[in-house]
Amino acid sequence: MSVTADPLRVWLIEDQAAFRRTVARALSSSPALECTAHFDRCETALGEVGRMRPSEHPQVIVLDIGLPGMSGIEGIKAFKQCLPAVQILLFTVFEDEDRVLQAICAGASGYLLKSSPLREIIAAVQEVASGGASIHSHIARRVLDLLARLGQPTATPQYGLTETERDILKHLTNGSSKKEIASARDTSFHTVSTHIRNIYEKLHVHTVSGAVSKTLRERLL
Amino acid sequence: MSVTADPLRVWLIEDQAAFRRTVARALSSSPALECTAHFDRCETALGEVGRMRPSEHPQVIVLDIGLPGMSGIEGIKAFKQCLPAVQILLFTVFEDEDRVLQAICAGASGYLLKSSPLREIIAAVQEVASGGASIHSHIARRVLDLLARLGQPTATPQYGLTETERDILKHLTNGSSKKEIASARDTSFHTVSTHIRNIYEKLHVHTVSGAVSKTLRERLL
DNA sequence: CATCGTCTCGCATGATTGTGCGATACCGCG
DNA sequence: CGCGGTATCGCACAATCATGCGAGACGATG
Repeated sequence: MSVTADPLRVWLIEDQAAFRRTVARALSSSPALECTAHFDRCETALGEVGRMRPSEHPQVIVLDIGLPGMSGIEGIKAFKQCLPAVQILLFTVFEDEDRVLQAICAGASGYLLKSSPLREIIAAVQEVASGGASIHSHIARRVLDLLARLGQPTATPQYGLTETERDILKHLTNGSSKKEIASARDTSFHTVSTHIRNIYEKLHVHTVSGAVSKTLRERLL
Repeated sequence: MSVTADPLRVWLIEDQAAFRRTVARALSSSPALECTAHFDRCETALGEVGRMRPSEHPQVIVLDIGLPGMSGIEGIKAFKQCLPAVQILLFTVFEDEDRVLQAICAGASGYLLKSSPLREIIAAVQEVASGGASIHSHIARRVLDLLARLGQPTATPQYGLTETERDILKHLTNGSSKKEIASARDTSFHTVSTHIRNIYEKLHVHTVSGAVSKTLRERLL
């Protein structure tokens, strides 16, 4: 690879101004990269895309997943639409696995911890630009598990859900209320309530909609 | 984490005898690992599983993907069946992406190049045992792309849903409450309530779970 | 037999929903 | 200029839900 190649054009979208400037400077400090613009929200960046020549379009976008206004997930889809060749790197804090998974399904090519050392961030941008992916190993694992489940419809018990819990979950995904479930299973309302409570804990959600959503998205039943 | 914890029991399955012994020795050289057995083919290893106490079962299997007899892919399925908790690391040469993808769909948790330094192999085993995954970035990228393709559905039936309604539905499928949606959209709680009410009518449901379920099942978004 | 996980049931309270019944305002269209 | 569709906002009340706390019964497992 030539050392005189044009540097990669990178955009950074991150709402915390101080942090954004730090990272932008770090990116540009690498001779192989140039942070040609940075924004505090997707909307601004998307508006800018239309105003510039294609030769100025970014090749990589580093995108905070937790932005005000348009979410990172929607942002990915929007960018992918107007810049089909762009590579998108997520920028996020730890413990946000579900959103990261959704983002990956939306087309992100990598995942970066905000707490990463700057040199790792630079390395990740280059990795992604060269056709690789940059993912934290625990996220990678969840991606693999998800894929394994999609690849093999074989019902694998997930999240340690009990038979009873799965049955109740099934009712929930049909839109039933606790009361209806109790009568369908011929048990007490309180019992159903307890089971749902345990389901919430195992699935890390705290609403019916969250449980239903996770169940259907991850093919838990 | 204790330094006196029992070492991880690792099996190695690889048909090239010299290389197998080298790697086995390297694995056991780490105090955290112990290569308790190594085989030249899956069949032998599978037979051994039945003959031993569960406490001697391996926690991680490092498996060559290109084996004589039973293929690595079949091997993964067989091991996963008789040792549900086992973690499987693929061991392979470069340029074998398609088979690696198949293997991942079969349940492998990681991927290792035979040309990797021994210290990386040890690290990968530990990574996988602790719930992570170990994947080369180019494989990771193909996995991500595959997932993105699966995640992107097709043209869909609508129910005459408005743009606003679809947006609110999206929030609902993320498990958000009305209050959260209102603040995310920067509007009144009552407005959100009204929209949801209209969504219910259009989708013929009367609970959040019903709406979420219908949305995800029929790929409404 | 002691412990653990599961299923069962209960109560109480505050938060959230579902729904009926309004109202104002903007916009496109005939 | 009316009219329909959409988006906005409001109130009120019953139903439902989320969650903390507690507890008895049963089977499996060590």
